Order: sequence, then C-alpha cells, then structure tokens
Amino acid sequence: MPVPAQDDPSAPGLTRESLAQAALRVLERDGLAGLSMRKVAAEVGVKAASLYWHVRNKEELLDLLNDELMADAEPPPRTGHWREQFREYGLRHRRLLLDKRDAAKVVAGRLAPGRHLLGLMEDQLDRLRAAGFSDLDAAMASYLLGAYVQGFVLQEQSPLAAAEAMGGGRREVVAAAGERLRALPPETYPNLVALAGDLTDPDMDARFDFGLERILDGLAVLLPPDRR
Amino acid sequence: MPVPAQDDPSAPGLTRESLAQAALRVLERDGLAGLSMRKVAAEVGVKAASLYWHVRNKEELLDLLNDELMADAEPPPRTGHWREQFREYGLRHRRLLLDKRDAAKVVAGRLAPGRHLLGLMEDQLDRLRAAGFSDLDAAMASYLLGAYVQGFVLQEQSPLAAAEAMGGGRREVVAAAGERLRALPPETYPNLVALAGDLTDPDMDARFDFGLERILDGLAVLLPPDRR
DNA sequence: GATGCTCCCTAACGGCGTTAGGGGTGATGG
DNA sequence: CCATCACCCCTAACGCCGTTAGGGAGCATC
Repeated sequence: MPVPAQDDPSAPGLTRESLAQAALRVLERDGLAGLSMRKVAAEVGVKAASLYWHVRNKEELLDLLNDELMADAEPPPRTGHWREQFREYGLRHRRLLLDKRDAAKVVAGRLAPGRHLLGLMEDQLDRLRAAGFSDLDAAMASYLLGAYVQGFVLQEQSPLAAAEAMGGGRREVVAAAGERLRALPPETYPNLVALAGDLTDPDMDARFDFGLERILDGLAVLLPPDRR
Repeated sequence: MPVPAQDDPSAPGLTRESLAQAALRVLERDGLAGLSMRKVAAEVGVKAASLYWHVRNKEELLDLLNDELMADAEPPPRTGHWREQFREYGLRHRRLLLDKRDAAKVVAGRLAPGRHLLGLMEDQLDRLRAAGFSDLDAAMASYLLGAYVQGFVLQEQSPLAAAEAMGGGRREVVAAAGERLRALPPETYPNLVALAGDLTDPDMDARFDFGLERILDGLAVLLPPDRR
C-alpha cells in the first residue's frame, strides 16, 4: 500500500500549525486526559512517531496548543472608560477559557506566552498606561487579572470534570455539593451550613463579576481621583 | 478519625491516611508527573494492585493527597482588623501551596474540599460575617481569595517546572523570559519591551501582595465606612 | 548516478492505571 | 477443633501511554 493518506487534498504536509489545530480538535473531543500523541497523529493521518519530526515532545505540542487556544481572542473595543475596557478583558479571557474544553487546564502553569497572548498583553499594557497607571502598576495589574481569571475558571470547571466522571450534569454536581454542605454538623460548621446556598450558587457569571468588580475597585484606588 | 503512627510501612496495616502521607512523600520527591500508583505502593511496602482495596482509583488518592496538603494549615490569630486577618489568610494559603512541590497543581480544579479545608472555610466565613459582610458577600469574597491564590501560585510555579525541564534554576528561567521580552521588535511590542523588567521582576512576594491589597481595597468598599 | 535532506514508517522499550482472580491470615461461631 | 468468612495483599495480564532507534521512499542538488 504505497498510497499515502487521502484525507485532505489541500494538505500542505504537516506543519506545526496544522498539528496545533489537530490537537485542538482532539482536545475538544476527548479532553486533556484523552489527548495523546497517537490520537493527534491519527487526526492528521499519520503515525505517532512522525510527530517527533515537527515537535520535540508532547510538552512542546501543548505549548502550540496553548497558543492555538488564544487564536480567536479579540481585544475589546478601545472606547469608553479604562475600567470598562479592563473589565471586558477579564470577561473575554474567561469566556475564551470556558469555550474550549479543558482550556484552563491546558493553560494552567504554562510559561511560554505564545504569539497571540503576547499581542493581547501588549495591547492591555498600553491601555493601562494610557489610563494613568505607572509602569509597575500596569504590569502588576495585568498579572493580577490573569491570575484571577485562570484560578476562577479552573475552579469553575472542576464540577464539570466531576460531572462527566459520574453521571449527571454540571447542575446536579453543584446541587449535590450544596447538599453535602447543608448536611454538615451545624454545631461545628454553622457558617458553612448557613451559607451553603450562597457558596454553591450556580450563577458563575455573577460570581465572576463580583471578583472582577472588587479588583477594579482596588485598582482604581491607585489612580489620582480625577482619573478613576 | 483515627490517627495512626508515623511512617513505619511494615508494622501497621495500610490506612487511607497512611496512603495520603505516602503520596505526599512521593509528590515531594518526584513531583506530580512522577506520582504513580506503583510508586505510592512501593512507598508503603506494597504492590500497586493492593492500593485498590483502600481507594477506588488514582483520582480518589489525589483527593486524599489534596486534603493532606492542607493538614498543616493553621488559621491566623483572631486579633486585629478584619483586613489584617483576611490578608493573613491569603498569605498563608499561598505559603502552603508553595511549600509542597506541585501542590498548586494537585489542588487545581479539584472539587472535594476535604476536612481540613472545610474547617478553614468555616473559620474564614465566620470572620467575614463578623466583619460586617453580608452572607452573599462573605461567600463571594472567600471564593475570590481562593481563586486568586490558586491562579497566582499556579503561574508562579510554572517557571520552576520549566527550570527543572532544562538546566538552570528558577532565577535563570525568569531572567531568560525577561530577555525574550526585551528582544521583541519594539515597533510592534513597545509596551512589552519597555515593561519587560517589571513584568519579569522575580520578587513574587511583592507581586502577590499587590494583588492581595487590591482585592482588600475592593472588598472594603462593600462595608459601611465606619467598619472599613 | 551519487549524495544528502526531508518526512514518514515499523518495532520496540519501559512505564502507566486498572482488573481478574487467587492465597494466606486471623477472628468468629458451631 | 474445625469451618467459615471477611480482610488484605499478591501475581499476571490488558491496553494504553511517551519516546527512541533505525530504516526507507521521494526529491533536489551536484
């Protein structure tokens, strides 16, 4: 059988980019735990060992995937108050991580920023400085927002992972967590029992907004009053 | 809750707790990627299959490890301003995740809180309510702090993972990241180039404090002026 | 026609999580 | 005193994984 795979007539041979896109398809289908070199290879009609011609190892492929995840990101419109723009950055970043399956886990603890993210950081820093933040404050604020979004989405998606492990959807898992809190002995955990409803409120949008507004309020303090 | 003796692998029977402690030792020695059922079993002088008598699967062992990581946590002294106490909570949480290798990755995206963390949450909520926060705000604030700390430490530890992959220590990796930023084309990335020093400042304590103070400022706004 | 580069292959290594099924040990109870 | 049975660990194996060694086909260059 000397005939090579026929799957894509426009295929220009494998590229690092086409590998990243294939990895993204596997990620959305099988999740991060199901993403293997063999599956990515099969996705592009090739055997696993062939990937190592284009990529040093799996870690490097995940770096490419990391950048690919940011490919769709678009900076918010450059109009209105800095606060509005910065908030929109946070909202879009979260939305991006939520949209692709396990995206937060892929991004988590990865150092290399990748071209797409670099562009976003550049733009964000530019706006922060224009808003009146000092160089150091702008750098710190950017890092702060990134840490919050990443930590939040990571926690946000954890019930989803638990949901597919056992039966049931996301809502059932969260409701079960609430029941577990309510079932605690009230004499040793009075606050957890009393606040079980608030702690397991499934409206994650509102919860994210809460933290985002707190951060925005905290950052505003750094500006001279006339620029807040 | 039985508390068995310290690590004598042969004398006592295995318990879930001794497994958690063994897993913690393997984690500190080999990191999360090197933590396997076979190694944990060897750590307690047993074969891998035997673990499945005490634990449903690896995921459940990681849940135990997650709780074990929180075992040393102590709530801050209950004196002084709420702000001081809440800040201390953040500092201690970060310190805990930094102290044990890969702790942030173990905790990341894990749903089950575990006994130790439940106790801390209970205490933290109690203080927030005592400080004057509404039930909902207290729950939200607790979640906000958790998300920030987790996201921050996860990013903070990523250069460390990269450092052990290639040669060099943490500082060299961070310095190399700074050089990479400085080497970008200044006409398309003027802000990244200009702020390279601030963005890769290795003083992570200061960077963490910055975000923490912003969050505290943001939370203070929610209180009536006389309780801030 | 030979050389050498590119890009994919087969085959294999050691390690992984997990399961099936078996054996020994000690308490229980007839 | 012996049968039973729950407990706890074992061997062996399955199918998956990341990664490497070495080979071969196609193609451009000399």
